[in-house]
Amino acid sequence: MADSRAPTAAEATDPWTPWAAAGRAGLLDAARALGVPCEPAAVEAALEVKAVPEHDLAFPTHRLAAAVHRPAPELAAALAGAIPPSRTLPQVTSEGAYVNFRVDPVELVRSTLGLVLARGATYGHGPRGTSSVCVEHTSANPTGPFHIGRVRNAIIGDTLARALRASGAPVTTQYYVDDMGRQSAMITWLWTRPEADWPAPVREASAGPTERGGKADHRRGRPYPALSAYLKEHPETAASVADLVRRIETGEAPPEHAAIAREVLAGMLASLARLGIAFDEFVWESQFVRDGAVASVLARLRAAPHAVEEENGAWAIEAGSYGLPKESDRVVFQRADGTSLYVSRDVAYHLAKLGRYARVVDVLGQDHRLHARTLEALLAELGEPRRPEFVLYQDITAPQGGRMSTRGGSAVWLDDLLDEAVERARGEVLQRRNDLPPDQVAAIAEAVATGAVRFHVLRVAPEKPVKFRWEEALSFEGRSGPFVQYAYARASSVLRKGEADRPPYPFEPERLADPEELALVRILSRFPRTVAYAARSAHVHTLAGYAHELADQFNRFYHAVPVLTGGEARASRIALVAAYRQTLGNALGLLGLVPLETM
RNA sequence: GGGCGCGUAGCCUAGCCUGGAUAGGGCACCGGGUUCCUAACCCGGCGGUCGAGGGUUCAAAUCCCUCCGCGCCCGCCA
Repeated sequence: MADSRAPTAAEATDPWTPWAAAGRAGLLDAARALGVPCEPAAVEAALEVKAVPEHDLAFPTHRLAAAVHRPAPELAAALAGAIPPSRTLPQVTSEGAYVNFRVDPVELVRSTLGLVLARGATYGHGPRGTSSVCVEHTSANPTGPFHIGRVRNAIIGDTLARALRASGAPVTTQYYVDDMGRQSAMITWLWTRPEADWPAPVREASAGPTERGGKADHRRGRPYPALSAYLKEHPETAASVADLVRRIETGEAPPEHAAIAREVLAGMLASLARLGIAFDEFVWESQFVRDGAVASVLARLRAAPHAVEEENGAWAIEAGSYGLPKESDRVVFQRADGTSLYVSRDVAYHLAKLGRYARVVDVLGQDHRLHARTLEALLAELGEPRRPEFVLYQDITAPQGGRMSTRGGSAVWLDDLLDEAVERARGEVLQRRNDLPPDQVAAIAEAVATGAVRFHVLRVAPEKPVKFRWEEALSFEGRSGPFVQYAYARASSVLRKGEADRPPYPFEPERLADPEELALVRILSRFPRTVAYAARSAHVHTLAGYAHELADQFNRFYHAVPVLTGGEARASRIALVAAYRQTLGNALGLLGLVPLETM
């Protein structure tokens, strides 16, 4: 009697919930009637929501058949025969070893479109939860412009935060700003003295006109590679920088230090803002030194079970038991001079996060894998039972292979990529449209360009290694951001011309019976499951795949079925287009792509 | 050397967690489509020993083992 259950919160968000419940109930009843022992959990796990016309729900009977020593096809046929067709699931058949259910397409259309149009911008979102999540991502040192190798972190992290929010969790995004290390000290070391006093090679490398109107990340970061190279050859200068590092840790940093870091960071954030990426909070590493948290961590670690003092006064944890590589069976957490290391400060940061949030997620390049393990080992050593969750991605490598390096000239600046993308996008717009004012052309070009870049990063699973190639990153066709945005703009145009660009959208579900219409509805119906999976698994690339699949099917529908000249079906088709545009718009929102009304 | 990740058509990629029906897409290439809601589109074709081998299973791209190739990491750096 699945039909008479009270709807749950999930039912109000996922159109498939009632059907899946009915399918499970039917299978369990049939198994009982046939005397086949069958665990509800087993049915729940095996029953698949396929949402394809041939079998909306499918149940493979192989496992069950093996348990009762009967041939699977025979069991499938028996089960299918024992499940009476209902209004909810009017067709139950067996095919080979499968029991297949088909839903009434009219009901599928009715409930899906009804749900999408009723929920609007929240279609696909889960029930509001209270379990807070902190997502830390990007966290690049404020020492110069973003390059492409790093931007994958920001795009994945931002999208994950969006997906988690949609799933119902209260999310806080954090950017951890490293203002304590040698790298930010180098920038301060340079910019707190007159350029005339800079080492000659560094001065020469920074000569010439200021780039990008003096954008701080480019201006302040320009001498960085030259200084880095210079320090390798000149120990006396390196010692001077090292002295600055120590002064920063002991709170004697020059007053300009924080201001310079802030200025560079602002430049970097301006680039990210073009991609729709912003942060709720910035956490400065120095804060944990200032407020005593680091000192407390060091003291607790020195008293920890596996703490050892080295001959020269440094302190370490014997970490062999934590599964770390044999070579690093000791994790040094305090230098001989008593100062802290990055990982110790990171422990203080993570203790603060774990105290404040139910879930702590860190988006990290896989080159930080060992650091993550070390961090876990130190948390364990402190008796902290909770752990952050790590989302690891592979760095994007240079076109000729190898890591993108600022020094080797193989780095591609994010700003250059975006500018090039905008230039190409403008060309594409002007090729098709001569009726738009320049500012609208510019706005479309910017949205298309940033959409292309975001989608290009998001279409691939994070653990996959990616080589940066201009032609691929700037693709506007096929499986791309602009393809999806275009399919949104088309729907917008239809609704505009139909003078139906606002609700309500009355529809008669039985009028939407074309295979292309039903295929579109089926994809719409899967959106809530897709969002939930992306948030749960952190596999945000599945959202990109979904958006492309949805847009692709809309294009097929669009070519096959006239909407505005649809006669009796016109209103219902307009409703379908509206539901589609709503869903795709919601998906674009999760992906961080700008939905364009026209392009 | 050890650890982690990756290997699917000429190129890129989904599916791998949780084994299940004919391995889905895209680019490129070939052939079609616009008196009709935007052709950044659609339709058709071409192209696959799922790195190799073994194992588990009624069933393996998916799980296990071995090997090969590529990338990253193995600091009292961050």
